[in-house]
Amino acid sequence: MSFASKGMAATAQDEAYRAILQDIRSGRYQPGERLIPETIARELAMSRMPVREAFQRLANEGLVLIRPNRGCVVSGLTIDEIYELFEIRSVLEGLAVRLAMPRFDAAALAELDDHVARMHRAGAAGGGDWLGRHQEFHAYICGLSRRPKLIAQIAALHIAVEPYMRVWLHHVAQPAHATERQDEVVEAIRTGDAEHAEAVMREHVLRTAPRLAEFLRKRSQAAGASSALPASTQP
Amino acid sequence: MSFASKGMAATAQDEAYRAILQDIRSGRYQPGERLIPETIARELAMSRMPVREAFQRLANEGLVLIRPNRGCVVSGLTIDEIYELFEIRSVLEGLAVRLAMPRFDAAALAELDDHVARMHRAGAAGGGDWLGRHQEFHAYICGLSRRPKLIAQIAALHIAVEPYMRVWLHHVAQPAHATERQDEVVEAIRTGDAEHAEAVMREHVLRTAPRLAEFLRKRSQAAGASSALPASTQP
DNA sequence: CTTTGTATGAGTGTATCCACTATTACAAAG
DNA sequence: CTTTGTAATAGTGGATACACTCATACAAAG
Repeated sequence: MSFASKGMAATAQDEAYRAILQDIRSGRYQPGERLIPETIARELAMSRMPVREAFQRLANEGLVLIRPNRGCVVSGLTIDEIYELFEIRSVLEGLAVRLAMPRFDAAALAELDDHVARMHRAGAAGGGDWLGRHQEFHAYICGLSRRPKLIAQIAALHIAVEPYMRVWLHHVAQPAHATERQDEVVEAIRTGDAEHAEAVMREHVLRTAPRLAEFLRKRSQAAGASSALPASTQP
Repeated sequence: MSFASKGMAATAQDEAYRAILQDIRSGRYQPGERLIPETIARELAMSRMPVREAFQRLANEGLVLIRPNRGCVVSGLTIDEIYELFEIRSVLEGLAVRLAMPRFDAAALAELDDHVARMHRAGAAGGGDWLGRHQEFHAYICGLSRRPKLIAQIAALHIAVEPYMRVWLHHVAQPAHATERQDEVVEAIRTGDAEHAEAVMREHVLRTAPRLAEFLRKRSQAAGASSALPASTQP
Protein backbone atom coordinates (compact mmCIF):
# COMPACT_ATOMS: atom_id res chain seq x y z
CA MET A 1 0.00 0.00 0.00
CA SER A 2 2.47 2.59 -1.22
CA PHE A 3 4.08 4.62 1.54
CA ALA A 4 1.87 3.30 4.35
CA SER A 5 3.43 1.24 7.09
CA LYS A 6 2.30 -2.34 7.28
CA GLY A 7 1.71 -4.58 10.26
CA MET A 8 -0.94 -4.76 12.93
CA ALA A 9 -1.26 -2.19 15.66
CA ALA A 10 0.39 -3.50 18.80
CA THR A 11 -1.03 -0.85 21.05
CA ALA A 12 -4.19 1.22 21.32
CA GLN A 13 -2.25 4.37 20.70
CA ASP A 14 -0.93 2.97 17.47
CA GLU A 15 -4.41 1.96 16.42
CA ALA A 16 -5.63 5.48 17.06
CA TYR A 17 -2.70 6.89 15.11
CA ARG A 18 -3.39 4.75 12.08
CA ALA A 19 -7.10 5.43 12.14
CA ILE A 20 -6.72 9.19 12.35
CA LEU A 21 -3.92 9.24 9.79
CA GLN A 22 -6.07 7.27 7.40
CA ASP A 23 -8.95 9.68 7.87
CA ILE A 24 -6.73 12.67 7.23
CA ARG A 25 -5.15 11.15 4.15
CA SER A 26 -8.49 10.13 2.71
CA GLY A 27 -9.90 13.57 3.33
CA ARG A 28 -12.55 12.56 5.85
CA TYR A 29 -11.02 14.98 8.32
CA GLN A 30 -10.45 18.12 6.32
CA PRO A 31 -7.92 20.90 6.91
CA GLY A 32 -9.09 23.25 9.61
CA GLU A 33 -11.37 20.67 11.15
CA ARG A 34 -11.11 20.28 14.88
CA LEU A 35 -10.43 16.84 16.31
CA ILE A 36 -12.09 16.12 19.63
CA PRO A 37 -10.33 13.36 21.58
CA GLU A 38 -13.46 12.17 23.32
CA THR A 39 -15.39 11.72 20.09
CA ILE A 40 -12.64 9.78 18.38
CA ALA A 41 -12.02 7.75 21.52
CA ARG A 42 -15.66 6.68 21.56
CA GLU A 43 -15.51 5.78 17.88
CA LEU A 44 -12.52 3.53 18.46
CA ALA A 45 -13.80 2.14 21.76
CA MET A 46 -10.92 3.36 23.86
CA SER A 47 -10.17 6.20 26.25
CA ARG A 48 -9.00 9.69 25.37
CA MET A 49 -5.45 9.05 26.39
CA PRO A 50 -4.14 6.94 23.52
CA VAL A 51 -5.91 9.34 21.19
CA ARG A 52 -4.08 12.26 22.77
CA GLU A 53 -0.78 10.54 22.23
CA ALA A 54 -1.68 9.80 18.65
CA PHE A 55 -2.31 13.52 18.26
CA GLN A 56 1.22 14.12 19.47
CA ARG A 57 2.65 11.92 16.80
CA LEU A 58 0.56 13.51 14.10
CA ALA A 59 1.58 16.95 15.32
CA ASN A 60 5.25 16.05 15.03
CA GLU A 61 4.69 14.99 11.47
CA GLY A 62 3.00 18.28 10.83
CA LEU A 63 -0.36 16.80 9.93
CA VAL A 64 -2.10 18.32 12.87
CA LEU A 65 -1.62 21.42 14.97
CA ILE A 66 -1.97 21.43 18.74
CA ARG A 67 -2.32 24.81 20.41
CA PRO A 68 -2.04 24.62 24.18
CA ASN A 69 -5.45 24.59 25.78
CA ARG A 70 -7.06 25.14 22.44
CA GLY A 71 -7.29 21.70 21.00
CA CYS A 72 -6.17 19.89 17.92
CA VAL A 73 -6.97 20.86 14.34
CA VAL A 74 -6.04 19.27 11.05
CA SER A 75 -3.34 21.57 9.82
CA GLY A 76 -4.14 23.08 6.49
CA LEU A 77 -1.12 23.96 4.40
CA THR A 78 -0.75 27.33 2.79
CA ILE A 79 0.23 27.33 -0.85
CA ASP A 80 3.69 28.52 0.17
CA GLU A 81 4.02 25.58 2.53
CA ILE A 82 2.98 23.15 -0.18
CA TYR A 83 5.65 24.64 -2.43
CA GLU A 84 8.17 24.24 0.36
CA LEU A 85 7.29 20.59 0.82
CA PHE A 86 7.77 19.96 -2.88
CA GLU A 87 11.13 21.70 -2.79
CA ILE A 88 12.27 19.53 0.09
CA ARG A 89 10.89 16.43 -1.54
CA SER A 90 12.71 17.23 -4.77
CA VAL A 91 16.14 17.26 -3.19
CA LEU A 92 15.43 14.25 -0.98
CA GLU A 93 14.10 12.14 -3.84
CA GLY A 94 16.96 13.38 -5.96
CA LEU A 95 19.34 12.06 -3.34
CA ALA A 96 17.38 8.83 -3.16
CA VAL A 97 17.69 8.03 -6.89
CA ARG A 98 21.32 8.92 -6.91
CA LEU A 99 21.98 6.51 -4.07
CA ALA A 100 19.72 3.90 -5.64
CA MET A 101 21.50 3.94 -9.00
CA PRO A 102 24.00 1.13 -8.28
CA ARG A 103 21.08 -1.19 -7.51
CA PHE A 104 19.26 -0.69 -10.79
CA ASP A 105 20.07 -3.94 -12.53
CA ALA A 106 17.92 -5.54 -15.23
CA ALA A 107 15.51 -7.02 -12.71
CA ALA A 108 15.03 -3.73 -10.92
CA LEU A 109 14.46 -1.93 -14.20
CA ALA A 110 11.86 -4.50 -15.19
CA GLU A 111 10.06 -4.01 -11.89
CA LEU A 112 10.23 -0.27 -12.40
CA ASP A 113 8.54 -0.65 -15.78
CA ASP A 114 5.93 -2.74 -14.03
CA HIS A 115 5.18 0.09 -11.67
CA VAL A 116 4.84 2.53 -14.54
CA ALA A 117 2.49 0.15 -16.36
CA ARG A 118 0.36 -0.26 -13.25
CA MET A 119 0.19 3.50 -12.92
CA HIS A 120 -0.98 3.95 -16.47
CA ARG A 121 -3.61 1.26 -16.08
CA ALA A 122 -4.90 2.90 -12.91
CA GLY A 123 -4.88 6.27 -14.65
CA ALA A 124 -6.82 4.94 -17.61
CA ALA A 125 -9.33 3.22 -15.34
CA GLY A 126 -9.91 6.59 -13.78
CA GLY A 127 -10.38 5.42 -10.20
CA GLY A 128 -8.71 7.05 -7.25
CA ASP A 129 -6.05 4.38 -7.49
CA TRP A 130 -3.68 6.44 -9.57
CA LEU A 131 -2.36 8.38 -6.61
CA GLY A 132 -1.56 5.20 -4.72
CA ARG A 133 0.23 3.69 -7.73
CA HIS A 134 2.13 6.90 -8.22
CA GLN A 135 3.32 6.84 -4.62
CA GLU A 136 4.32 3.21 -5.05
CA PHE A 137 6.39 4.14 -8.06
CA HIS A 138 8.29 6.73 -6.06
CA ALA A 139 8.49 4.45 -3.03
CA TYR A 140 10.07 1.73 -5.13
CA ILE A 141 12.84 4.00 -6.32
CA CYS A 142 13.43 5.40 -2.86
CA GLY A 143 13.43 1.93 -1.39
CA LEU A 144 16.39 0.93 -3.52
CA SER A 145 18.47 3.61 -1.86
CA ARG A 146 18.47 1.47 1.28
CA ARG A 147 18.36 4.53 3.50
CA PRO A 148 15.63 3.98 6.11
CA LYS A 149 15.53 7.52 7.48
CA LEU A 150 15.56 9.06 4.05
CA ILE A 151 12.71 6.82 2.97
CA ALA A 152 10.71 7.69 6.07
CA GLN A 153 11.12 11.41 5.52
CA ILE A 154 10.06 11.21 1.92
CA ALA A 155 7.05 9.11 2.88
CA ALA A 156 6.00 11.74 5.42
CA LEU A 157 6.17 14.41 2.73
CA HIS A 158 4.04 12.37 0.36
CA ILE A 159 1.43 11.90 3.06
CA ALA A 160 1.38 15.59 3.96
CA VAL A 161 0.36 16.68 0.46
CA GLU A 162 -1.81 13.66 -0.28
CA PRO A 163 -5.13 15.25 0.73
CA TYR A 164 -4.51 18.16 -1.62
CA MET A 165 -3.39 15.91 -4.45
CA ARG A 166 -6.55 13.90 -3.93
CA VAL A 167 -8.97 16.79 -4.35
CA TRP A 168 -6.95 18.10 -7.26
CA LEU A 169 -7.00 14.81 -9.13
CA HIS A 170 -10.67 14.47 -8.38
CA HIS A 171 -11.69 17.87 -9.68
CA VAL A 172 -9.32 18.54 -12.51
CA ALA A 173 -10.29 17.99 -16.11
CA GLN A 174 -6.83 17.10 -17.43
CA PRO A 175 -5.70 14.50 -14.96
CA ALA A 176 -2.12 14.42 -13.83
CA HIS A 177 -1.45 10.99 -15.20
CA ALA A 178 -1.75 12.42 -18.69
CA THR A 179 0.91 15.06 -18.22
CA GLU A 180 3.18 13.52 -15.62
CA ARG A 181 6.23 12.39 -17.54
CA GLN A 182 7.55 9.52 -15.47
CA ASP A 183 9.13 8.15 -18.63
CA GLU A 184 11.75 10.85 -18.35
CA VAL A 185 12.69 9.61 -14.91
CA VAL A 186 12.86 6.01 -16.03
CA GLU A 187 14.82 7.05 -19.08
CA ALA A 188 17.33 8.93 -16.94
CA ILE A 189 17.76 5.97 -14.65
CA ARG A 190 18.44 3.75 -17.67
CA THR A 191 21.34 5.94 -18.72
CA GLY A 192 23.15 4.92 -15.54
CA ASP A 193 24.31 8.45 -14.92
CA ALA A 194 23.59 9.10 -11.25
CA GLU A 195 24.04 12.86 -11.40
CA HIS A 196 21.73 13.10 -14.36
CA ALA A 197 19.10 10.91 -12.75
CA GLU A 198 19.21 13.11 -9.67
CA ALA A 199 18.68 16.26 -11.71
CA VAL A 200 15.81 14.74 -13.66
CA MET A 201 14.10 13.51 -10.51
CA ARG A 202 14.36 16.94 -8.98
CA GLU A 203 12.78 18.47 -12.03
CA HIS A 204 10.09 15.82 -12.09
CA VAL A 205 9.06 16.37 -8.48
CA LEU A 206 9.07 20.14 -8.76
CA ARG A 207 6.99 20.14 -11.91
CA THR A 208 3.72 19.26 -10.20
CA ALA A 209 4.01 21.95 -7.54
CA PRO A 210 2.97 25.00 -9.60
CA ARG A 211 0.07 23.16 -11.21
CA LEU A 212 -1.28 21.99 -7.87
CA ALA A 213 -0.71 25.44 -6.42
CA GLU A 214 -2.59 27.10 -9.27
CA PHE A 215 -5.52 24.76 -8.81
CA LEU A 216 -5.67 25.45 -5.09
CA ARG A 217 -5.38 29.18 -5.64
CA LYS A 218 -8.24 29.19 -8.09
CA ARG A 219 -10.42 27.05 -5.91
CA SER A 220 -9.77 29.03 -2.76
CA GLN A 221 -10.76 32.32 -4.39
CA ALA A 222 -13.69 30.68 -6.14
CA ALA A 223 -14.96 29.35 -2.83
CA GLY A 224 -14.31 32.66 -1.10
CA ALA A 225 -14.71 32.76 2.64
CA SER A 226 -17.29 29.98 2.72
CA SER A 227 -14.81 27.32 1.64
CA ALA A 228 -15.40 23.91 3.12
CA LEU A 229 -11.76 22.95 2.52
CA PRO A 230 -9.61 26.01 3.02
CA ALA A 231 -6.20 25.88 1.40
CA SER A 232 -4.75 27.70 4.35
CA THR A 233 -5.59 27.60 8.02
CA GLN A 234 -2.49 29.14 9.51
CA PRO A 235 -1.83 32.82 8.81
CA MET B 1 21.21 29.56 21.11
CA SER B 2 21.90 27.98 17.74
CA PHE B 3 19.23 25.55 16.61
CA ALA B 4 17.38 25.40 19.94
CA SER B 5 13.86 26.76 20.09
CA LYS B 6 13.40 29.77 22.31
CA GLY B 7 10.56 30.76 24.57
CA MET B 8 9.20 29.48 27.80
CA ALA B 9 7.43 26.18 28.11
CA ALA B 10 3.70 26.74 28.09
CA THR B 11 2.83 23.26 29.22
CA ALA B 12 4.30 20.60 31.45
CA GLN B 13 4.76 18.31 28.51
CA ASP B 14 6.78 20.93 26.73
CA GLU B 15 8.90 21.43 29.80
CA ALA B 16 9.59 17.71 29.95
CA TYR B 17 10.44 17.67 26.27
CA ARG B 18 12.95 20.46 26.57
CA ALA B 19 14.56 19.01 29.67
CA ILE B 20 15.01 15.56 28.18
CA LEU B 21 16.17 16.94 24.85
CA GLN B 22 18.74 19.06 26.61
CA ASP B 23 20.01 16.06 28.55
CA ILE B 24 20.31 13.99 25.41
CA ARG B 25 22.09 16.73 23.49
CA SER B 26 24.50 17.38 26.32
CA GLY B 27 25.26 13.71 26.65
CA ARG B 28 23.90 13.27 30.16
CA TYR B 29 21.59 10.58 28.83
CA GLN B 30 23.79 8.44 26.65
CA PRO B 31 22.83 6.24 23.71
CA GLY B 32 21.42 2.96 24.87
CA GLU B 33 20.43 4.35 28.23
CA ARG B 34 16.94 3.60 29.36
CA LEU B 35 14.67 6.47 30.31
CA ILE B 36 12.23 5.72 33.12
CA PRO B 37 9.20 8.00 33.07
CA GLU B 38 8.66 7.87 36.80
CA THR B 39 12.21 8.91 37.61
CA ILE B 40 12.20 11.83 35.21
CA ALA B 41 8.74 12.83 36.34
CA ARG B 42 9.94 13.02 39.94
CA GLU B 43 12.93 15.06 38.88
CA LEU B 44 10.73 17.58 37.14
CA ALA B 45 8.04 17.53 39.80
CA MET B 46 5.27 16.31 37.57
CA SER B 47 3.47 13.06 36.77
CA ARG B 48 4.52 10.38 34.32
CA MET B 49 2.04 11.43 31.69
CA PRO B 50 3.57 14.61 30.28
CA VAL B 51 6.89 12.78 30.29
CA ARG B 52 5.40 9.97 28.24
CA GLU B 53 4.10 12.45 25.70
CA ALA B 54 7.50 14.09 25.56
CA PHE B 55 8.92 10.64 24.76
CA GLN B 56 6.52 10.46 21.85
CA ARG B 57 7.85 13.67 20.42
CA LEU B 58 11.43 12.59 20.90
CA ALA B 59 10.68 9.24 19.28
CA ASN B 60 9.28 10.97 16.19
CA GLU B 61 12.45 12.96 15.90
CA GLY B 62 14.40 9.75 16.12
CA LEU B 63 16.21 10.67 19.31
CA VAL B 64 14.62 7.94 21.31
CA LEU B 65 13.21 4.51 20.60
CA ILE B 66 9.99 3.25 22.15
CA ARG B 67 9.31 -0.46 21.96
CA PRO B 68 5.81 -1.42 23.10
CA ASN B 69 5.85 -2.68 26.68
CA ARG B 70 9.60 -2.46 26.72
CA GLY B 71 10.24 1.13 27.56
CA CYS B 72 12.13 4.02 26.09
CA VAL B 73 15.84 4.09 25.32
CA VAL B 74 18.05 6.83 23.92
CA SER B 75 18.53 5.66 20.37
CA GLY B 76 22.14 5.15 19.54
CA LEU B 77 22.97 5.67 15.91
CA THR B 78 24.97 3.17 13.95
CA ILE B 79 27.79 4.56 11.87
CA ASP B 80 25.72 3.89 8.77
CA GLU B 81 22.87 5.89 10.20
CA ILE B 82 25.17 8.78 11.02
CA TYR B 83 26.38 8.72 7.43
CA GLU B 84 22.79 8.73 6.26
CA LEU B 85 21.95 11.75 8.37
CA PHE B 86 24.90 13.63 6.92
CA GLU B 87 23.80 12.73 3.41
CA ILE B 88 20.32 14.03 4.09
CA ARG B 89 21.66 17.14 5.75
CA SER B 90 23.95 17.83 2.82
CA VAL B 91 21.13 18.04 0.29
CA LEU B 92 18.83 19.95 2.63
CA GLU B 93 21.45 22.52 3.55
CA GLY B 94 22.41 22.70 -0.09
CA LEU B 95 18.82 23.55 -0.89
CA ALA B 96 18.77 26.06 1.95
CA VAL B 97 21.78 28.07 0.70
CA ARG B 98 20.49 28.03 -2.82
CA LEU B 99 17.18 29.49 -1.67
CA ALA B 100 18.94 31.90 0.66
CA MET B 101 21.20 33.35 -2.03
CA PRO B 102 18.93 36.25 -3.09
CA ARG B 103 18.93 37.48 0.51
CA PHE B 104 22.71 37.72 0.86
CA ASP B 105 23.21 41.44 0.63
CA ALA B 106 26.15 43.33 2.15
CA ALA B 107 24.59 43.36 5.61
CA ALA B 108 23.91 39.63 5.55
CA LEU B 109 27.45 38.91 4.37
CA ALA B 110 28.84 41.05 7.20
CA GLU B 111 26.76 39.14 9.72
CA LEU B 112 27.95 35.90 8.19
CA ASP B 113 31.56 36.98 8.67
CA ASP B 114 30.64 37.79 12.24
CA HIS B 115 29.46 34.23 12.76
CA VAL B 116 32.68 32.84 11.33
CA ALA B 117 34.74 35.11 13.57
CA ARG B 118 32.78 34.01 16.63
CA MET B 119 33.35 30.40 15.65
CA HIS B 120 37.09 30.90 15.36
CA ARG B 121 37.24 32.67 18.70
CA ALA B 122 35.32 29.84 20.36
CA GLY B 123 37.58 27.31 18.65
CA ALA B 124 40.72 29.08 19.83
CA ALA B 125 39.38 29.37 23.37
CA GLY B 126 38.96 25.62 23.30
CA GLY B 127 35.75 25.44 25.29
CA GLY B 128 32.78 23.36 24.28
CA ASP B 129 31.32 26.45 22.70
CA TRP B 130 32.64 25.77 19.23
CA LEU B 131 29.89 23.31 18.40
CA GLY B 132 27.20 25.79 19.38
CA ARG B 133 28.79 28.55 17.30
CA HIS B 134 29.13 26.17 14.39
CA GLN B 135 25.46 25.32 14.56
CA GLU B 136 24.64 29.02 14.72
CA PHE B 137 26.66 29.59 11.57
CA HIS B 138 24.65 26.97 9.71
CA ALA B 139 21.40 28.14 11.29
CA TYR B 140 22.01 31.66 10.09
CA ILE B 141 22.41 30.56 6.50
CA CYS B 142 19.40 28.26 6.66
CA GLY B 143 17.36 30.98 8.30
CA LEU B 144 17.80 33.23 5.29
CA SER B 145 16.04 30.67 3.13
CA ARG B 146 12.79 31.63 4.87
CA ARG B 147 11.52 28.06 4.72
CA PRO B 148 10.25 27.13 8.18
CA LYS B 149 9.84 23.42 7.59
CA LEU B 150 13.20 23.11 5.90
CA ILE B 151 14.84 24.91 8.78
CA ALA B 152 13.12 22.67 11.31
CA GLN B 153 14.24 19.51 9.55
CA ILE B 154 17.82 20.64 9.34
CA ALA B 155 17.75 21.60 13.00
CA ALA B 156 16.51 18.14 13.92
CA LEU B 157 19.40 16.58 12.00
CA HIS B 158 21.93 18.77 13.76
CA ILE B 159 20.52 17.77 17.12
CA ALA B 160 20.55 14.07 16.27
CA VAL B 161 24.29 13.97 15.65
CA GLU B 162 25.18 16.53 18.29
CA PRO B 163 26.01 14.02 21.07
CA TYR B 164 28.46 12.23 18.79
CA MET B 165 30.02 15.44 17.59
CA ARG B 166 30.43 16.44 21.20
CA VAL B 167 32.41 13.39 22.28
CA TRP B 168 34.42 13.56 19.10
CA LEU B 169 35.41 17.18 19.59
CA HIS B 170 36.16 16.46 23.19
CA HIS B 171 38.46 13.53 22.56
CA VAL B 172 40.14 14.35 19.30
CA ALA B 173 43.63 15.82 19.14
CA GLN B 174 43.19 17.80 15.93
CA PRO B 175 39.96 19.68 16.61
CA ALA B 176 37.46 20.15 13.84
CA HIS B 177 37.69 23.92 13.89
CA ALA B 178 41.20 23.64 12.55
CA THR B 179 40.25 21.65 9.49
CA GLU B 180 36.67 22.72 8.86
CA ARG B 181 36.90 25.06 5.90
CA GLN B 182 33.88 27.30 6.32
CA ASP B 183 35.73 29.93 4.34
CA GLU B 184 34.98 27.92 1.23
CA VAL B 185 31.28 28.15 1.93
CA VAL B 186 31.43 31.87 2.59
CA GLU B 187 33.55 32.32 -0.51
CA ALA B 188 31.02 30.43 -2.61
CA ILE B 189 28.19 32.53 -1.25
CA ARG B 190 30.09 35.67 -2.14
CA THR B 191 30.30 34.65 -5.78
CA GLY B 192 26.52 34.93 -5.98
CA ASP B 193 26.26 31.73 -7.95
CA ALA B 194 23.44 29.77 -6.30
CA GLU B 195 24.20 26.47 -7.99
CA HIS B 196 27.83 26.72 -7.01
CA ALA B 197 27.02 27.61 -3.41
CA GLU B 198 24.70 24.63 -3.22
CA ALA B 199 27.40 22.28 -4.45
CA VAL B 200 30.00 23.68 -2.06
CA MET B 201 27.64 23.43 0.89
CA ARG B 202 26.92 19.81 0.05
CA GLU B 203 30.60 19.06 -0.05
CA HIS B 204 31.19 20.94 3.15
CA VAL B 205 28.55 19.05 5.09
CA LEU B 206 29.60 15.67 3.76
CA ARG B 207 33.25 16.24 4.55
CA THR B 208 32.89 15.77 8.31
CA ALA B 209 31.00 12.49 8.05
CA PRO B 210 33.90 10.13 7.28
CA ARG B 211 36.13 11.69 9.92
CA LEU B 212 33.48 11.42 12.60
CA ALA B 213 32.72 7.89 11.47
CA GLU B 214 36.35 6.88 11.65
CA PHE B 215 36.65 8.24 15.16
CA LEU B 216 33.57 6.37 16.32
CA ARG B 217 34.72 3.17 14.65
CA LYS B 218 38.10 3.32 16.37
CA ARG B 219 36.60 4.13 19.73
CA SER B 220 33.96 1.43 19.54
CA GLN B 221 36.53 -1.27 18.81
CA ALA B 222 38.92 0.13 21.37
CA ALA B 223 36.20 0.02 24.02
CA GLY B 224 35.13 -3.45 22.92
CA ALA B 225 31.94 -4.82 24.45
CA SER B 226 32.33 -2.88 27.66
CA SER B 227 31.72 0.44 25.98
CA ALA B 228 29.90 2.95 28.11
CA LEU B 229 28.74 4.85 25.06
CA PRO B 230 28.10 2.35 22.29
CA ALA B 231 28.15 3.74 18.78
CA SER B 232 25.33 1.41 17.87
CA THR B 233 22.41 0.17 19.86
CA GLN B 234 20.16 -1.12 17.12
CA PRO B 235 21.33 -4.12 15.12
C1' DC C 1 26.53 -27.67 36.47
C1' DT C 2 22.90 -26.83 33.31
C1' DT C 3 18.24 -26.31 32.34
C1' DT C 4 13.55 -25.25 33.13
C1' DG C 5 9.79 -23.57 35.85
C1' DT C 6 7.91 -20.18 38.92
C1' DA C 7 7.32 -16.13 41.66
C1' DT C 8 8.10 -11.43 42.53
C1' DG C 9 8.76 -6.93 41.45
C1' DA C 10 9.50 -3.12 38.32
C1' DG C 11 7.57 -0.77 34.53
C1' DT C 12 4.27 0.02 30.90
C1' DG C 13 -0.34 1.11 28.91
C1' DT C 14 -4.98 2.61 29.65
C1' DA C 15 -8.98 4.43 32.22
C1' DT C 16 -10.98 7.49 35.23
C1' DC C 17 -11.04 11.67 37.80
C1' DC C 18 -10.16 16.55 38.89
C1' DA C 19 -8.88 21.32 38.17
C1' DC C 20 -8.41 24.84 35.12
C1' DT C 21 -9.00 27.31 30.58
C1' DA C 22 -11.42 28.90 26.79
C1' DT C 23 -15.58 29.67 24.38
C1' DT C 24 -20.15 30.42 23.90
C1' DA C 25 -24.62 32.28 25.05
C1' DC C 26 -27.07 35.44 27.26
C1' DA C 27 -28.20 39.52 29.85
C1' DA C 28 -27.64 44.20 31.25
C1' DA C 29 -26.01 48.73 30.22
C1' DG C 30 -25.00 52.23 27.02
C1' DC D 1 -28.76 47.94 18.00
C1' DT D 2 -24.23 47.60 19.74
C1' DT D 3 -21.22 46.82 23.38
C1' DT D 4 -19.59 44.85 27.50
C1' DG D 5 -19.88 41.91 31.51
C1' DT D 6 -21.08 37.38 33.37
C1' DA D 7 -22.54 32.73 33.75
C1' DA D 8 -22.71 28.17 31.87
C1' DT D 9 -20.61 24.58 29.35
C1' DA D 10 -17.50 22.09 26.66
C1' DG D 11 -12.88 20.70 26.40
C1' DT D 12 -8.02 20.46 27.70
C1' DG D 13 -3.96 19.17 30.54
C1' DG D 14 -2.51 16.65 34.28
C1' DA D 15 -2.69 13.21 38.29
C1' DT D 16 -3.88 9.09 40.15
C1' DA D 17 -5.38 4.32 40.05
C1' DC D 18 -5.44 -0.20 38.07
C1' DA D 19 -4.46 -4.12 35.14
C1' DC D 20 -1.30 -6.35 32.47
C1' DT D 21 3.38 -7.39 30.53
C1' DC D 22 8.03 -8.26 30.89
C1' DA D 23 12.29 -9.25 33.20
C1' DT D 24 14.91 -10.93 36.72
C1' DA D 25 16.06 -14.01 40.47
C1' DC D 26 15.70 -18.02 42.55
C1' DA D 27 14.51 -22.79 43.18
C1' DA D 28 13.73 -27.40 41.76
C1' DA D 29 14.59 -31.06 38.54
C1' DG D 30 17.47 -33.25 35.24
